[in-house]
Amino acid sequence: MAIEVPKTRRGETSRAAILNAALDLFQERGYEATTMRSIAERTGVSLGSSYHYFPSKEHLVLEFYRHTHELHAAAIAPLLSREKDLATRLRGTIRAVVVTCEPFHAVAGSIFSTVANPASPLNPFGGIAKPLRDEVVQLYADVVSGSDARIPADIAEMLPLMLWLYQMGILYFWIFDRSPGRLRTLEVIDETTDLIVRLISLASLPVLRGSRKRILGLIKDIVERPQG
Amino acid sequence: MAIEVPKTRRGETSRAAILNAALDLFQERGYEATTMRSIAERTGVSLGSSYHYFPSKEHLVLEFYRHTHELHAAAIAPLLSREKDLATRLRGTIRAVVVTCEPFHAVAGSIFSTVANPASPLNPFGGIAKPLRDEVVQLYADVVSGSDARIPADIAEMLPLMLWLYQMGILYFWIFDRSPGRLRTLEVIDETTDLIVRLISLASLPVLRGSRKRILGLIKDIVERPQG
DNA sequence: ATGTGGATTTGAACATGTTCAACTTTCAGC
DNA sequence: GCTGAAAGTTGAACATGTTCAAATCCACAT
Repeated sequence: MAIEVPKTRRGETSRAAILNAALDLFQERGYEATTMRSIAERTGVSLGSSYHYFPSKEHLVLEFYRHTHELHAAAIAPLLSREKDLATRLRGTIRAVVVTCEPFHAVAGSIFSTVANPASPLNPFGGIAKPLRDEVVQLYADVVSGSDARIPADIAEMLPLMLWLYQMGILYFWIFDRSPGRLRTLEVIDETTDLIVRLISLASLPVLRGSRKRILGLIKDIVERPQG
Repeated sequence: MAIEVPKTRRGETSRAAILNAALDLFQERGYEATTMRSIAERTGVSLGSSYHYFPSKEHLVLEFYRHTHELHAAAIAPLLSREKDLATRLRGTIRAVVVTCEPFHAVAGSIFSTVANPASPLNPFGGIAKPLRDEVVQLYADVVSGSDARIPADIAEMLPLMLWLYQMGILYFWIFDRSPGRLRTLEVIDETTDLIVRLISLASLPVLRGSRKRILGLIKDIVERPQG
C-alpha cells in the first residue's frame, strides 16, 4: 500500500521528482501516452517507487489539478485585489482558467473524464479531491464577496458552488474548442459571465420570487443532505 | 481492424451472442470487472472474435447505451400517446429514465465517465455516438411537441437539446444517489421538471425578453457553429 | 562502531485491453 | 458439387497499470 507523505528527506526528494516528471510528461505526451514506466524512467527510479508515493496513475492527476489551481489562483490575485465590479472579476477569473490551462489543452480531455468519473476517488463530489474542490469554491466566494455587488443572502450562499459548476461547464466546452486562439471559448465566457450577473439582478424581481426560492431551496437541499 | 456489420448468418449470430454476454456481464459484475476474456468465454468464442465485431470494450458501451434507450423509449410510449400536459409528460419521461436504468446503477458510473470522455469516440458531442444522441434528442422533441403547451418558437427550437442535457445532469445525480429506492432522485426530478415548465412560461415576461434572446442566441450559436 | 526498525527501493509477476498473422469456414458463381 | 475469395476465428504476443515480497538504506539509540 502506498504511503501518503514521505517520512524522510530522501523520500520528499523522490516524491517531488516523480511528480515533476509526471507533470512534464503529461504535458509532453498526454495522459494515456504517459506510462507509469516512462515516469519512473525519467525520474530515475524504479517502477515500484512511483507506487510508493502515488497509489495510482489517477492520483497523479489530482496533483496535476492542484498544480493548475495554484497557477490560476496566482494569476487572478492582482485582478481580485484591484477590481470591484462583479462582472469584470468573474470574466477575468474564468478567462484566467482557460488561459492557465491552455498548455494542457491536449491532456484536458482525459483529465476531465478521470475527474468526472463517479467511481474514481478523484471525483470532486465525494472522494479525496473534496478538499481541493472546496478550495476552488472558496476562490469563487472571494470573487463574489470582494466585489461591490449587493447579492441577496440566499443567492450569495449558493453562488460560489454554482460558479464552480459553471466553470466546469466552460472547461468542458473549451476542451472541444478547436478555434484559433480558443477565441470561441473566450466569446462564450464574455457572454455568459455578463448574463450571469444580469440574471442575478433580475432574480430580485417580485414575479420571480417564487421560482427563485424554489430553485435555491432545491440546491441547498441537494448540497446539505448527505449522499448525492 | 474490426468490421462494422456481419456479412454472414454465422457472423450475425456471433455478434449478437457477444453483445448479449457483454450486457449480461456488465450488469452482473460491473464494467471494469467484466473482462474481454470473460465476455469471450461466456459467449463461447475466442478473445479475438470479440474484437472482430467491436473495435474496443468502449464500443460495447455504445450498444449498452442504445439498449437502455430502446427500453426507455418503449417504456414511455403509452404515456406520450395519452398524456397532453407538458409537466406530466416531462416528469414521466425523466422518471422513466432512472427507472429503466435502475438495474444498471452499479455500472452507470463507469459508463457515464466513458461516454463523457471527450477523447472517446463514444462522446455524444462528436463521435460515432452522435446519431444515437440525435435520436434521444428527438425523443424530447416529441415530449414537447406532443403536449398541449404553447411554447414560443425560439424556445421550442432549443428545448429538446436542453432537456437532453438536463437528463444527463439527472443521471449524474442519480449515480451518486444512495437513498432507498432512489427516492431522492425522484424528488429532484419532480421538483425540477415542474420548475422547468414554470420557467418556460415565465420566459415570456417582457422584463426577461432581453436575457431570453441572449441566452437562446448563445445556445443556438454554440450548437450551429461547427466544432465546439 | 554497531545493531535495529522503519522507510524506501526494487523488479519480477500478474491481469487485462489490444493487435495481428495464420488458419478455417462460408457461400456465390460456375 | 467445386472453387476461390471473402468472412470469420483463433490464440499467442504485446503494452501497460498494479501488486508484493524481498532487498537496501538510513537515522538513531546503545
